[in-house]
Amino acid sequence: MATIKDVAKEAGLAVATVSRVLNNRGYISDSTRKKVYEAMERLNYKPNEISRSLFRRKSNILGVIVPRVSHPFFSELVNYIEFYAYQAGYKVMICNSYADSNKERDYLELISSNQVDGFIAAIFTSDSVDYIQPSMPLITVDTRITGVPYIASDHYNGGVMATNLLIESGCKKIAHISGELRMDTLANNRSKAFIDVSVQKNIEYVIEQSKLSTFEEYKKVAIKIFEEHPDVDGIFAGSDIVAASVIHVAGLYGKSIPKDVKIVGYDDIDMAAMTVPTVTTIRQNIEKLGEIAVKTLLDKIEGKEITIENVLPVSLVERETT
Amino acid sequence: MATIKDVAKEAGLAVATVSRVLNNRGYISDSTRKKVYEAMERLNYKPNEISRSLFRRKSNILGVIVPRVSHPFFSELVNYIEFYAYQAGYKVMICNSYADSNKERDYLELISSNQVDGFIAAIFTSDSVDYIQPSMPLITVDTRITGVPYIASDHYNGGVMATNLLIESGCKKIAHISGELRMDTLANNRSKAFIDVSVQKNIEYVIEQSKLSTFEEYKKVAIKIFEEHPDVDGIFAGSDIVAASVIHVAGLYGKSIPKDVKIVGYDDIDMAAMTVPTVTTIRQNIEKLGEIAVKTLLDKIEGKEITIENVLPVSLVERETT
DNA sequence: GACTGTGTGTTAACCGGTTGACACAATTAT
DNA sequence: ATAATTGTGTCAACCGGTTAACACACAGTC
Repeated sequence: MATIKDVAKEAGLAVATVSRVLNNRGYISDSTRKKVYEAMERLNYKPNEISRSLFRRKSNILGVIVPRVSHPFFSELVNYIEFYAYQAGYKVMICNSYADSNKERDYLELISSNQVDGFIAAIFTSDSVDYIQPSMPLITVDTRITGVPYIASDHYNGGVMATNLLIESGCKKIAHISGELRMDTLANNRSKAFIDVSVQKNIEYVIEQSKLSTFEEYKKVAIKIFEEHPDVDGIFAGSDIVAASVIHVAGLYGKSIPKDVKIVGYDDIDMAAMTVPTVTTIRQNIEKLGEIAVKTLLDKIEGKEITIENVLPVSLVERETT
Repeated sequence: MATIKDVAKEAGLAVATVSRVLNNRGYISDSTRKKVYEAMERLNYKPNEISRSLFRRKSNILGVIVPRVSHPFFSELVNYIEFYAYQAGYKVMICNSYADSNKERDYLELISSNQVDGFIAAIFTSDSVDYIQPSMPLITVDTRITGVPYIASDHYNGGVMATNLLIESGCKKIAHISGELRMDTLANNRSKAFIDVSVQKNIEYVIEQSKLSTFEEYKKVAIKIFEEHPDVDGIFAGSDIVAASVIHVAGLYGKSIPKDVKIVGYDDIDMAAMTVPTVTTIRQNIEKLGEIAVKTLLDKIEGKEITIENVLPVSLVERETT
């Protein structure tokens, strides 16, 4: 690997001059600028970014922590985060936490060890929450920690829209498959809304909890509902994947969708349009979520003033399950 | 941020001693080891990894280049890559290339600039292929470049199994929705196999190409087949997502699955089990792919002998579309 | 002729670690 | 008593860049 010294020698110039060219500072004549570029070309020189990072105390790497990237919602989020980070000259490092607090901690410490300039983090175990301080260059997704900026969709409103749609479509008894309600995540606001609207409109309802899991596990939860509450005629699924599992289970019980049972999903991941029937769902603007997450984090890193709460609107996408 | 000097001062020891403790070398008494750890604790010291990287000429970061992480196959691959990389003490940086050669190049140059120790890269534009040299710490997925190690599923065999299944199930005219065949990727071997088997068994067949795209685009391709070849009774979809689009389009044309038309997908991503009907597919062992990719890359980085060709078996997963 | 702006070189310090060489002391083994 | 082992310190060099300070040369301006 050629170093800046090699380039200086090759170009017949001083190291400082080469560095000036590289960093566009001070006075440089066109002729020496050209000499430097030609020498770099000949030696195939690329500045050692590690060394630059050391000096600048900045790696230009952003970290992203998600439960797992293979989950469609998170993979899309990560996708957009990389997109916007790249535009701003940052790379992105990923972490599947698997909700393991040790792994979350391990990655969060990359901030202290200067490997990353900041984190965008989705879902935290309480251990990690304790570790996080408002001064850290970090923003969360769907998690509210005092003093730490976050981004989230307007899940409460999403829950309201979903529940209202079921009720307005004539459902008499509605069910909701939620996430783990003991976790204090903003995503659970959709479940709060479900309850609030149900109570307010005086409609019979049931809730089943399920942690972030697999399709087969979700099916079990759906089966439980169909077994214990055969009269349920509307289901607000906590995610589109859950909705897909409900579609399957409804088939098992010979229920026709949307005639016998109506279903509303959540997220509007690509898959929502791929099932048969296609799922009516609450759309999160994942691209915008990613964009704002990156922008807010970079602002925080640069010490700018930032808004702590970033709540994005959701929208109803009506398809065939209602 | 505390530095190693601060720790040394706090512990009343020399910097070299602290460094010895940190790196487990030379003789260290239990008492000083303890002093160092306590001082680190008090100062909340984390060694600056950038600095270590500089000295060691090693960042312990692996890069992954995929067309886009939001694609289910790649998100699962990335998921497992991160899993195995973490176990080996490496972090992973991601790149969505969007098949843009400039972006691919940009990331590949992180190797020269020492930001990453190596790359696992899926799909390359020809520009990138020209840039790559066998000496680079890089392995490809589904792409064969002379001298560069690669991993891939046994796509030819996958194509054989899929095609045979359709034929053995009684299909008289089969269609295949392939990727871009002008690209010389190993994934296209499934299409070669489709043709070979069709010719060999003397069965009528058609092929439609489609680049890596969206569900809606795939539907158009499927529609083209149903319009131009209404007598097709078996379809080998190039991926599970394509299979899902075929299911939709079959519905549009009033064809019953698997009675009127049988479908075989490819990949066995989670979604294959979520559609109605569930899709029979050729399963790629994505976890193994990720594991071997990481292992091979690390071996290459460490200068060990490695096998250039890593072809993993695929398997047939029969579900409801056949 | 003094002043200002432009262009380049030299030198040294710094970012935050790691390492080898060497010195010296205290134990322990032979 | 001597040698070997263990434990720690000092010092300097190094990884590959960046930067500030200062010196010097040359051009153009007033």
